[in-house]
Amino acid sequence: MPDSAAILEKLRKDGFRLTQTRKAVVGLFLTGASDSSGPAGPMTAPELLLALEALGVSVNKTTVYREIDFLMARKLLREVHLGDGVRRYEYLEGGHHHHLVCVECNNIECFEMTGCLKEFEAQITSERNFRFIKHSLEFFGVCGQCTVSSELGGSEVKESVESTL
Amino acid sequence: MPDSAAILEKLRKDGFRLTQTRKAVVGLFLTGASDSSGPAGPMTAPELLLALEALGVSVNKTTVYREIDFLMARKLLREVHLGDGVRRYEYLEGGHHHHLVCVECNNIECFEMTGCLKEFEAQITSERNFRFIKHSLEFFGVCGQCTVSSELGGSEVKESVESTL
DNA sequence: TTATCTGCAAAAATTTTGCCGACGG
DNA sequence: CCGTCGGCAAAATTTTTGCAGATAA
Repeated sequence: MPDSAAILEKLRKDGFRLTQTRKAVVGLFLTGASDSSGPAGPMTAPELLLALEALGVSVNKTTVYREIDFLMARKLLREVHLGDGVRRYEYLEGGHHHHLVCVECNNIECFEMTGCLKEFEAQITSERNFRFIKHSLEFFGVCGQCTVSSELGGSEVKESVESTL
Repeated sequence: MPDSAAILEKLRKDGFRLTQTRKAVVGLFLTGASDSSGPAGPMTAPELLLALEALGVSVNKTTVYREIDFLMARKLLREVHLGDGVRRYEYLEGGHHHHLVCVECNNIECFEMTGCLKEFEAQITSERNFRFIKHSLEFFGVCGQCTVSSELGGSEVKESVESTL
């Protein structure tokens, strides 16, 4: 996990301002709410707005969208799609990873997977000259925790993330 | 490619109505605009509305959303995310496939890929009891056609699909 | 000082809901 | 005839834009 300060410093060197909002947003995406509470995973724009308010940083929704655009343009964030058609964003951790989404508790874990996708891409590239830029891969299912809970008392069925089979 | 008629017949047997709109929507998702023109790939709700109008079927946007919901509930459609945060839908061809998206010409190809993902899922399941329900995998890049065009005169740069690295 | 950033208001785009009338089977 | 379906209007969400004022460096 890179340092939030390092990222901010780089931005400052590139001539951008280190406003309260920007520092808070970078902090939230890097480490979750620094005073605990908040989520560290992918967030929607409205969620980010709430997280900022919870942190005591009062901002306008317009600013939130603009800050997301700004960080996306600097490739510090990436958009994540978790099957429900809602745009989420997360810190693009230098590298590349995928998600394991529990459709019961909505917990999201990140992991890496290199081998077979690269091989596939190499094959398609040589076959038909397709230049790969990026890919997205997300898995959906029920985590061990939730499986156990539902085997016990499990009555409350949570909203399940639809689509993207 | 299953027959549009077979799907409609199944719906009718299950007690649903075969309205003009429904027939047209199923037709569009299965074969693209039957009189050529239209796209056969994933469509957004507004795009579906336009396609229907182009086909001479005049419908309200509400109806389009409801018809998509209906077909999603019957698992005839699935939601597709192509990295731009827009919800698209496509016919769930009995089976499962992935997409190869050209960010230049926006052409979308479908393909299957079984092996390595299944292996990965089996491994995670045995390691931590995660029950996999589904996954989504999309590749983004520049197709052979577009690479050639841009090597020649290529001046017009098209909007590129952002995010989801 | 000055370019970056912010808030506000307004609009655009997407999606959902309720109600009543229309229509398929 | 009955229950499904469709249209219309209105609202809720999410996202974008213009402009004028505030601020970091």
